[in-house]
Amino acid sequence: MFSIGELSRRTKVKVPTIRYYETVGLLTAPERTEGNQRRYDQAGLERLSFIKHARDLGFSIEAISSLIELQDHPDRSCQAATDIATAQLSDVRAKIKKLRALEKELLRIANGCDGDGVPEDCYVLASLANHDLCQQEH
Amino acid sequence: MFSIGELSRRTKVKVPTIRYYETVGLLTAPERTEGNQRRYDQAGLERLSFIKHARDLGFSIEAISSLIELQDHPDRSCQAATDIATAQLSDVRAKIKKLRALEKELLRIANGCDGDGVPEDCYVLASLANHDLCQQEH
DNA sequence: CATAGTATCTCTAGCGACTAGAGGTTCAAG
DNA sequence: CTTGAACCTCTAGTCGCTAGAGATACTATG
Repeated sequence: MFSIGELSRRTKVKVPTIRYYETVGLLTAPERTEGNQRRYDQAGLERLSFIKHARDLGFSIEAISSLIELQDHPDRSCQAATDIATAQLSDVRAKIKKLRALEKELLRIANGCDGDGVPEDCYVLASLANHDLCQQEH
Repeated sequence: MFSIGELSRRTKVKVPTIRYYETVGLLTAPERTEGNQRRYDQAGLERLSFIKHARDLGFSIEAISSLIELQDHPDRSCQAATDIATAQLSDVRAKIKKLRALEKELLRIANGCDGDGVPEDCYVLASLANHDLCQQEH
């Protein structure tokens, strides 16, 4: 049995964030001491580690809730969990695609202007003002 | 002179968002009709187009404010604008890098489990529970 | 056993960048 | 002149936390 601070140290999740996860139902309320302080056990540690890992991978709180529900109900198929992970993968890929386009465009914009001259001639500002100068969609 | 709805249609920025930009100082308050409705001119359209384009490229409201200030004060050097664009480029690149690592990991996780079996054996859930299974940092 | 200092508690408010809704007014077409 | 769409302001909600206030509890040392 350990305190919220200890749990925070072990999982690298900040204390207020742990309490936040409890309020939104991601973590079940743990036992309390006489003095009303939270005391966690191994199960609590494992669940928070799971959440942390999933958050690091960009899963939403909602998606994580679904995954936890699947953990807690082993009678349901694994397909649902795979679906969630696959959806997350598509999401990540879509973001990458969009960012790569932005990267190209920003590179062009940032390099077009060598930093000399006054803003009225600045390529950065001109490019932002006029979408037609862009080389691709975004 | 045209209404906020017309401006919205032309720029593809939603009406409440336009009003929001005004409250946070990105757009200067336009003229009003007798009946208190906003009326925009060409200058307003151009400024909003600039903002829209910059937002699409991921610039923050704050960064856009700085860029607009540079537009309005042509006596300042273009270097500042280039710096902002370059910072945005670094930001985008950092995000891409992180997402690519996530993509790899998610691909591994999502493919590890073929969807058969119950959650207690599910590779998705096992991978999320145990960070040690991961192939790289994230 | 007293005290000091850290950790914890709850509660509320704030962040960015909008979005949604209520309840009321104005505009433009017929 | 009436209808209905578009507009107005205001407040509150979204997501995933983060920060702060003010009060209480735990723990280590004298």
